[in-house]
Amino acid sequence: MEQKLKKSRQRDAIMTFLLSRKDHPTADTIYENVKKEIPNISLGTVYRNLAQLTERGEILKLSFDGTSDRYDATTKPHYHFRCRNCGSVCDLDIEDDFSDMIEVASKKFDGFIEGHTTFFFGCCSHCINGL
Amino acid sequence: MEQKLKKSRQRDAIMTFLLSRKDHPTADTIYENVKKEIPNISLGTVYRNLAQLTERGEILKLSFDGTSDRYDATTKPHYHFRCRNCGSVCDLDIEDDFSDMIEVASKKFDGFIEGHTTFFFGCCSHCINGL
DNA sequence: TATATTTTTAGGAATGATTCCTACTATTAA
DNA sequence: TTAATAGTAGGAATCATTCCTAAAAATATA
Repeated sequence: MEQKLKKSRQRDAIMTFLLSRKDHPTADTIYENVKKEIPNISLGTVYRNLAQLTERGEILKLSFDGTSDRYDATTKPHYHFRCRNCGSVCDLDIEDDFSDMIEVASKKFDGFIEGHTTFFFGCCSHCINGL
Repeated sequence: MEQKLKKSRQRDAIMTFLLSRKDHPTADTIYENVKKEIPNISLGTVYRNLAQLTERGEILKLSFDGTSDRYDATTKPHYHFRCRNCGSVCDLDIEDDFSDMIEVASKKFDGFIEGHTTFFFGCCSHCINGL
């Protein structure tokens, strides 16, 4: 089912760029940056490769309400925070994996709960200081 | 700041329809159904009214990754489940409000965390039985 | 009640993110 | 060293949603 990928300069550049950033850029930001190295790369190529990498579990796709999806090269499960003021996204350093939520949620539910998606929101320190 | 709304047949019909459903329909589903009563209502009107009602806290807007937003006439805080197989969404009967997550998340974070968005996913009982 | 003011509407155009299409190119296999 | 396959650029298409505008409805006012 899962066939091996042919190597591609485009995919490598996307992955390298993503690994260099901690702010979980959008497809468009990735596109704009990778373009510096591969000027005629297309946005479709960026999306296709991000989808491929996501499917293989090599990166994570983060969906926040309304806004563009963001991509994260750190695949170890962790939680995210999004600033309501500036829209920035960052990782949270949380030990707890909140896995008991699933048990609690499953109690009075007759389907099967696999997992949950959680993200935190508020105001980042940068915005608190700047305003 | 918050001025009173003029009454409108369209908004009333949208609210009435939403109150009649427990499956948190999308704007398009609402549109298709309200059209039975008001044949020339426009989709823009549905969106505008849903946005207005959401802003006033009379309904909730639910955003799941990728898919269309859904609307919920039950404003009391509660959690949602989305079936990965059929895409259906339903309420979960959970006592716990998981408010301690915010404290845990705030510990090593230097911004201000207001809240979190959480939804559960898995396979609904209907799909488990049907497959 | 008649009229002025303000909101709301229908209908459709515009937007933004993302996906899809196609002929061409790079990579791997034989 | 050519055949087979996957990947690409570029742009069109899609989908959800928002925006625009002149006309209609609801409320306020005379």
